[in-house]
Amino acid sequence: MSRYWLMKSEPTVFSFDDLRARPGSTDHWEGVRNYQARNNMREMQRGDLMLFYHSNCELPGVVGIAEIVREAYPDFTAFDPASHYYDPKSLPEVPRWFMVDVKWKEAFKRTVSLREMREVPELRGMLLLRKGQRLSVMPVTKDEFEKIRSLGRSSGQG
DNA sequence: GCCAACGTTGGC
DNA sequence: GCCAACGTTGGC
Repeated sequence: MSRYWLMKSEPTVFSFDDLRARPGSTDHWEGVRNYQARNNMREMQRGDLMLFYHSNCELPGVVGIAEIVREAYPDFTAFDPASHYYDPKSLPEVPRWFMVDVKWKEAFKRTVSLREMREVPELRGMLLLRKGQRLSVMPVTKDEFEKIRSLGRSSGQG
């Protein structure tokens, strides 16, 4: 039984198009430095699907779908002093942070914006929409996933 | 750029 | 364990 997720990325740092352009349209999801987000990543299984969300940009929202193709393994950027994501408290013998590999799967016809999601009755319960919520990796229900995918596939409002 | 909301850190 | 100070997230 596969599960569904939402993962945020700032498009100026790593966009959905960037993922598509990677070899095999696959890349590792580095830099998660929040325990709850990390714990969510550790629950991911191969074949799970995720909504790719662009944050901190002109039109925050979901732009497409990717697939989890490798389950959680140590985030090696935490070991690298030259990395922006370096964390001296994460040791190779006792890694603190983890990453998964994701593969580009489907681009939406249009961005399903945060603003639009707030107006969709079926999405009222979404974790993403909770006040003050800022997790970068979170679960979504199958129904929420399907609803957002169908909005993204439609050519309706933006 | 502003700032609310949240998580982390560290003194006590 | 408390909690003030600080840093980060991310919408606007």
